[in-house]
Amino acid sequence: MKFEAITIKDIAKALGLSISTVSKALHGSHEISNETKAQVLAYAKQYKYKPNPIAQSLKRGRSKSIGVIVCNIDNNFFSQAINGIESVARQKDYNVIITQSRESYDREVANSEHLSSRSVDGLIISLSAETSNVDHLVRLHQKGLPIAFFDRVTDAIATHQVIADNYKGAYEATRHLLQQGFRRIAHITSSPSLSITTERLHGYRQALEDAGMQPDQRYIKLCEHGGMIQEETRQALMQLLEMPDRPDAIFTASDRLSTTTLSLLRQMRIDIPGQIALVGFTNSISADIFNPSLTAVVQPALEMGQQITELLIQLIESKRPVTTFQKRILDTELKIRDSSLHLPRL
Amino acid sequence: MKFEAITIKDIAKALGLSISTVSKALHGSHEISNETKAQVLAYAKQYKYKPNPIAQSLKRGRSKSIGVIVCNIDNNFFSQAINGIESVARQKDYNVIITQSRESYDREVANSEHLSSRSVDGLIISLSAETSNVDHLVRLHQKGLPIAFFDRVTDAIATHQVIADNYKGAYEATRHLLQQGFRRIAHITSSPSLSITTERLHGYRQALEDAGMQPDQRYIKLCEHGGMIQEETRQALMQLLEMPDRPDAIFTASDRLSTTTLSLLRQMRIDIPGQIALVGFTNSISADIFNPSLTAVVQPALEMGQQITELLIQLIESKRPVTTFQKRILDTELKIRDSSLHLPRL
DNA sequence: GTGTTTGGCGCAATCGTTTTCGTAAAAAAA
DNA sequence: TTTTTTTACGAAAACGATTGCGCCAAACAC
Repeated sequence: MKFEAITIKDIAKALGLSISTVSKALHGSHEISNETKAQVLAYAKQYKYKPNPIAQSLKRGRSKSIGVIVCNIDNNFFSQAINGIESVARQKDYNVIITQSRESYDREVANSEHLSSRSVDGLIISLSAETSNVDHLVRLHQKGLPIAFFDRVTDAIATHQVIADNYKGAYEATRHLLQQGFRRIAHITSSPSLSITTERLHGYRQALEDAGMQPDQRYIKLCEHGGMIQEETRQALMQLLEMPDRPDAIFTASDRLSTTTLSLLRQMRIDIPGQIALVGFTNSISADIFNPSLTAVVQPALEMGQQITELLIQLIESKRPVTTFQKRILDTELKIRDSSLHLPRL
Repeated sequence: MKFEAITIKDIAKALGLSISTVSKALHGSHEISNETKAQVLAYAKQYKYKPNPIAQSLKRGRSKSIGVIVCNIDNNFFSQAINGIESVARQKDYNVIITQSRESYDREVANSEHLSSRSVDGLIISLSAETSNVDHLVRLHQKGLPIAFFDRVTDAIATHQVIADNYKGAYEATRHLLQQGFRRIAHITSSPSLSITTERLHGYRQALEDAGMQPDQRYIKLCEHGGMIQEETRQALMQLLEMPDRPDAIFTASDRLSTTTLSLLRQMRIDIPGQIALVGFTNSISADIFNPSLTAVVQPALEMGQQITELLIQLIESKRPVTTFQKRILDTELKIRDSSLHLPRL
């Protein structure tokens, strides 16, 4: 079964013209008389001629498609970002091919190679939690493939980046907990190799220090798999809960960590925020119907997707090699809800 | 900036062979001596030769990619389904191009035409809420483009379908509410043109009738935009709440309607399930941390995505025209949580 | 009337691959 | 030795579109 479309050759035959004449007519070349142009255009319109993009890609050496690698699409942050990517790409007539690394280094490598061999014109990437080495991307980049990073970025490749203000987001979240009167504030975060981890960790630490407190390493839990493995998150949480001076608040550093932590605490029948308060990075559209509603650091995911796509397309379409790169840092928003309220002591 | 890869021609030149010999060697043709094959293969491996998929597509007339049109990806049902689609597609070496209709008929038409002109080999579709006419798809199908439907299907095109057992899911949800002692059970659902709407409505009605009750049209609210427009859902809900014999339970028919309804009820400070119980179709991974945790009809989204992709690829790769089609109906699961508990009257 | 310009179009190469067909040399059969 | 078969390879067309170049005829200049 296959899909037969009308080609330039069909038009040429039907009108008794040569293939090149038709092609030029369709492109409005001055070499072709208005008469012939009109004739060709009319015929093309009538039979709904659409140039075969595959043939065009082959000829032009560009496929008008961009590849995207994120860890996961069933996560509101990334699905919103993808909405942004798609909207800009479509508007500029690029196709988007989405792939998921599921936080696995191996899948990220496989996807990047697969996409580049599928001749995407460029790549948009948010690194996987397992990725600490970006040689696979360096290779592609050196061969001339435009790459742009968002969210989880690396400085090992000189290119555009779009991130949220992770430092400030984390700082504000932590300061908010401090202002609410919490003192033993734990932080559950992802793999230390991720840019977002270090930035958020930094914001968290700085807020504590600015409040005259000494960040305590025991209160910081790293989850290498970024919440993809629930057991890992559970253990991190258990370690916190079993401490003699157990935290009175937790700041979680990602969407999945936030929902997983909330879910686990509820399963353990731990009252939030009564026994432990919770603030998390999350773009979940349901954060206000969680139990309790979840105080969240919200990233401008849609805008991030839009901007990184614009930057990538600039890179792709640039005639001359680009040598100066942008690092855009977009503002986050702290949405205060019930999970971080300091209840009066009973 | 462009990405230069090694071609078959480069290999030919380097080894002093002809292009066709190299091609045949790479394909293991019997026409080529083992010696030459080994030489070519070694060279190809060393220089990481990858056939240019665009050239292959042009030659073969197939692009090894499939298009997907869903209303939305930031919705756990669809993102899970896409996970299923991707996993099967990737395993069979197909690319997946995902697009969103956002419940708009116009965008669905535009996307389907764009995808077909981008020479996808086939299309997987879940219809938009606004779509009542599928002529745009009929046209493509008649031209020979393989199409397969999941979730929101149509019988206007003879092809494979994969759906959840919407009738049974709705029946069980309604029966559950009845068993809990609720009597005035309302139903908020999507556009009546959608298959899922009629099937779920049917299950809802039948459950009431089997309990000796007469379905009351006033308790059934249709949202043409399937929850994409919050105001529409709000009005439907308000109409229910303002009825003299206001419902004591609501059964919502889709992911977005469920979360929106829950959110609205909470904003109005209506106690769930005390004043109104709630059961919804949803695949939200956070349903158990909602407030209250949400009793849900869960669809096997991943499996649905996998199965429809297998069926589509069968269609694409079939040598002879396929004349018998499958309609697979997968089981749903009712997850009972707090939102539907009948509390003792105070 | 000869020479030059220009308008309008077609030829053919090209992108990278696949595939049919032809052919030279080597091997086998006569 | 001659004929046939086999082996191993190359030439070329094709997929659909783009584009530089060449060509013919009409229009113009002189």
